[in-house]
Amino acid sequence: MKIDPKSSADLSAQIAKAIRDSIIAGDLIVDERLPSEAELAEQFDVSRSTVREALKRLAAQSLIRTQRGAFGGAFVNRLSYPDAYGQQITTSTLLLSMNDVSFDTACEARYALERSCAPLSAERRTADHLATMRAEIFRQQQPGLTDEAFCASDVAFHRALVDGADNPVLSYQLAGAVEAMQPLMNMITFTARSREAIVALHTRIADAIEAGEGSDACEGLSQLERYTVELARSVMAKRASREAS
Amino acid sequence: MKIDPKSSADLSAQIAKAIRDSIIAGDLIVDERLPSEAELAEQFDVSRSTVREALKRLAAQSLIRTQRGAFGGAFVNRLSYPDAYGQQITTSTLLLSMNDVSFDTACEARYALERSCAPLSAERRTADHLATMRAEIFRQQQPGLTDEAFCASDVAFHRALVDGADNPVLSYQLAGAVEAMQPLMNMITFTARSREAIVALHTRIADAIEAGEGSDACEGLSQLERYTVELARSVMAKRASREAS
DNA sequence: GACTTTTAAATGTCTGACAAATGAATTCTT
DNA sequence: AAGAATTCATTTGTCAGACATTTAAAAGTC
Repeated sequence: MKIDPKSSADLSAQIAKAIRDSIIAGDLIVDERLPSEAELAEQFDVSRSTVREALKRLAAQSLIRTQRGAFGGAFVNRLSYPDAYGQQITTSTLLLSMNDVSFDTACEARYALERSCAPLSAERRTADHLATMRAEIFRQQQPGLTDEAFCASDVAFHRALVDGADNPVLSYQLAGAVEAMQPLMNMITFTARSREAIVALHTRIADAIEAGEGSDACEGLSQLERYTVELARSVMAKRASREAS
Repeated sequence: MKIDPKSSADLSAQIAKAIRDSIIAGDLIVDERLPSEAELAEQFDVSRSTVREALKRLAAQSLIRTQRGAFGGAFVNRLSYPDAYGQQITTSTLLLSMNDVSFDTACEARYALERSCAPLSAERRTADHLATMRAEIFRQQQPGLTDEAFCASDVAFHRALVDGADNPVLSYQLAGAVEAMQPLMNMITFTARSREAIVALHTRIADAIEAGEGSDACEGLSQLERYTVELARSVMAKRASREAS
């Protein structure tokens, strides 16, 4: 594990990269303890503060965890699904919010990905997944529900659909796509009529999943996508005309 | 922007979280300059080193960039697609390598996601995307190609297919799924016969994309998935029997 | 043997210093 | 006066050393 003394990059960034590469290459395995900060400082011939900055970089990516006290130190972290979910969601959310991605583009991506889960979910979903979907549909019909709560329930519904595919890698990939859409969805005001339409489509999708009809579920998702895009468009138009007046 | 003095978490982690939340909430906008390290240290009532560790955490997530010199400082970074790709790939690769995800599971996720792009790609792909796909198929037929180069070409082929959908959000999501599979794919030895079969399927997929037949491309991808899983299984079996002897 | 105390090792934090970079302001040159 | 060179202030990058805090092992005590 060496760093290039000629490089112009920050030492802490170089050290972080060296350690990160070792982890990715498998030279450092999960739960292995890194040398102490003092030892690393000596190895890389830098000060302890520089080593610490490098370690904080790795900690930010959940690549290591640290523990204080004797026999503590920095340990290679097993990247858990929840950790990966979290980073995926943060990255996706920022990507959407900072790059003026259009609602249509984000929506298209989300529903395309979700359709890829539908056939698997129709085949494998457990009673639990189905029950969650039904429960969220029920919740969505409650009159007092705020728009935010409606959106959150929407996410939970789709989440159950995705998780029904029983493929953790798919669930992880989809987490970003579905959750990152929520801020965009929250900008929409859901009228009683639009909620009714969405609930009807959700019901249709849940029915298809229950019946094991993947292609039917896909069709329902496509209709939901079209309806959502339409809804967003009319909300934007209304907002624009209100601002013009 | 405040931190909780009662929290047991590291100060630098708390400060990083506070700033990160401000960025996500939009209180700090792209290219906005953060206060200098000395000012932040005063604001949060901590030392400069602690602030620096917090900033390094944010830099590791590409949330900020720093510039030295007068009028330098830390600036909120626009999370670019390449940055997001990179993080996505790192995270996905580690997730797969550290959690003994089975080849079948990863493969299923990858091809399910890819099939979600196929119909869009069949509709929208440019001549460029198609040319890339054809060129990679040609490359895959060269006899001297190493297994690694074959895999890399495979990734490039699928990448072109995905990019043909002309949806950057989809491309970003898929980057992780496709690239993270490469280490797993690299474990497979490709015989002349298996390469031939893969090239035939790639050709079929490219033909379908060229003809605008999305469902045909999906069918080709499904066959490719089945073939890949089969191939991996036989390679593993062969390896197991060799080790037993 | 069970409980308490000590101790050593490690990370977390602080202070103060200097190096290096960088753009603005200033001074010098022509 | 215009342009070039220099100075200067500001900010990040790095270093050294100190102390606080946490933690588990080791030693001591009953």
